[in-house]
Amino acid sequence: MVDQKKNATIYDVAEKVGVSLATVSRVVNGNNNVRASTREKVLQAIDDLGYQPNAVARGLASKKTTTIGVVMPDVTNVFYSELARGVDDVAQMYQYDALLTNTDDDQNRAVTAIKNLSTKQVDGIIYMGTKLSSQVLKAIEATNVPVVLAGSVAADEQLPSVNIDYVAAFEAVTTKLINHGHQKIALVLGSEDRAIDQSFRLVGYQQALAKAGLDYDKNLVFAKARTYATGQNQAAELVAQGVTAAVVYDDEVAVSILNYYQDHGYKVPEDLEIITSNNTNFSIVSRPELSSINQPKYDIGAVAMRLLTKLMNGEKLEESQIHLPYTLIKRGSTR
Amino acid sequence: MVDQKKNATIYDVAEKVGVSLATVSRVVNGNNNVRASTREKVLQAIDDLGYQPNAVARGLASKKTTTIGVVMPDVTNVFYSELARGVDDVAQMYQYDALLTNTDDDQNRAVTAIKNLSTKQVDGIIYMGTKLSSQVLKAIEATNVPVVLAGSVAADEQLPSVNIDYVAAFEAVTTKLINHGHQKIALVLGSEDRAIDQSFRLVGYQQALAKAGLDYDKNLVFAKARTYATGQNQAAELVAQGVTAAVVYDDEVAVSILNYYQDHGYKVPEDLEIITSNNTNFSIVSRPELSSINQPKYDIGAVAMRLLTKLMNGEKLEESQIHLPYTLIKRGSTR
DNA sequence: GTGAAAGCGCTAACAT
DNA sequence: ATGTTAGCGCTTTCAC
Repeated sequence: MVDQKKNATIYDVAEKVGVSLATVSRVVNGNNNVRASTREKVLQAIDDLGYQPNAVARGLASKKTTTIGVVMPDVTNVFYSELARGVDDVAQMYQYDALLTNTDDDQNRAVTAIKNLSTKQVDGIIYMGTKLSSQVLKAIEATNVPVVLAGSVAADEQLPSVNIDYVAAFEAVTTKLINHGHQKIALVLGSEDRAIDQSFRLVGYQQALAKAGLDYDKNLVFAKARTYATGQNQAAELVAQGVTAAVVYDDEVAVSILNYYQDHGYKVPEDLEIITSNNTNFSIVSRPELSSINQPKYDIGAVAMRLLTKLMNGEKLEESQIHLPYTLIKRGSTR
Repeated sequence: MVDQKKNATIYDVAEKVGVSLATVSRVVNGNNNVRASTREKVLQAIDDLGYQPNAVARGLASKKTTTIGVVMPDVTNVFYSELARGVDDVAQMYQYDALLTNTDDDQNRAVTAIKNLSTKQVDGIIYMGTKLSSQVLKAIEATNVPVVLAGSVAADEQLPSVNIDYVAAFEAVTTKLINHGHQKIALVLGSEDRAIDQSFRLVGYQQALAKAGLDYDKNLVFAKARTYATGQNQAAELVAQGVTAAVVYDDEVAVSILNYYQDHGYKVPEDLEIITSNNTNFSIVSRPELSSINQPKYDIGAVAMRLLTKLMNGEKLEESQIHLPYTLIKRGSTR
């Protein structure tokens, strides 16, 4: 008793109504060149037969799959999952589905993912990540489909992207700390080779220092932690360097550092002022709560997807490097 | 100067080598019925032309898309995103791609998502969620593709699923609290109508009470919080009821309650012992850290996907209701 | 307004 | 070992 009810095809519908495939296709696709009365009949038959167009066949014939690819480091990271949520919501709004791939920010996996998506004939790709190697760039070009970067920055802004102005944001928070009288301000980054860290966050930090007439000290820049666990070791290094303030690129790492200090008898913000950058729930869970740069994560994803829909429609972008506004949220971890 | 390099087709390759489509198809698909020498030539041509099989055409011809659908409440929720990561990792391992849809646990959206996935001819579906209405069940049946539930429970176990034994886990933690001498133990759930809450968590809680000879008090069961923010209000109710211990279904809500108590001058675990259930990073970020049921979230997703691959291969499952082991992690929020 | 027919790029018998 | 030939289910000219 296997359920063998084969899916009805457009042909079945056409036959039942006594019209041609073309007519059925027209009503399915909302083409107006169909007499109202026959449209009715077709619709009725579609309903009777439970006909659902086969998207694969459609994709083959029309060369549009109404599917996009999302290449991201890790769904498990709240920062990225919020971007993804923004992407998915507007994708659904425009009737696109999203094929999601985790790369752990590994460039080889990203290349594989992009090629694979290309194979599946996605109509466009949203790329998230902190790196963008030349191989990835090459893979992107090879796809021939529009790609927009979300929450990622290519050092050489050639691809459409949506972000906040990381340079300005990091300069702003660093300046705030400088104004509080700090001399040894740590900058905690995620890597020593990613554009977002080196060409943006670090630059903002350095600009603040320069404008205040402070020397840049390489020893105050850290880049060893990406998780709560490794944040503990990173924190120990900050203590060793005797920093009195810190700007941190990631919330989990920031909470880790905050906890480390307090667990070791230091007071926050008295002994350490700390500012984080993603304003995820981690920043309100800690005690004291963490001051943070507030990036419109969801919106970054949403706007990126919106751009992509335009690109997929063949529209030109008036503006392809979009900076969404960020804000600074003051909480207990700073004075 | 538009990049008009049309993608090479299998036909181009065949022509270049001077063989038929079929031969090319064979080497692409690893069919052994090809002389080594011609295989070489074909491979060479594929390389020269940069030929990549069109997965859509393939899907249409073979009726297999090597794509699965993942229907989940919200990627942004760490519990689900970890499940999704497990799913995606084994999916990649088996060369499947995942089409992801957020439903916010809305049954109508779930139905729409399932129908849509069906339209896209996915080979299988992983469903996550706390509810499973009859409409959703109906939509699932209608797809004719295998579906496995991950981290979800249908009250009437008819679909393959992988979970932990929620009843046992909740009974265990409740018993622990009872053994600490508590009389008023709160149970904080996410809903008053979901199977996972009512038919599993609540049942485990009640069993513990019953075995200890304690009366069940409906006023100690709460179900109003799903976020950190709403957790604050929920916490106020716990205080009002004068509970001295609590079992909480979600980490963010648990942290919220923990913080509320401490922010209002109560001591944890002295005035409130609290145990949470997902052991996400939220449980180690708080001070004190939260004792927790430890669910193998990633594994639940991974195993569910593994089951699905079997089902998609037409294999029978020896066991379709899988309970992965859980553990109890003791931290500072309990004595 | 509607139909006929040619593909889209591939797989899968079936021949040879 | 290799080729031929139908489709897969749909869109899309081009006629009428």
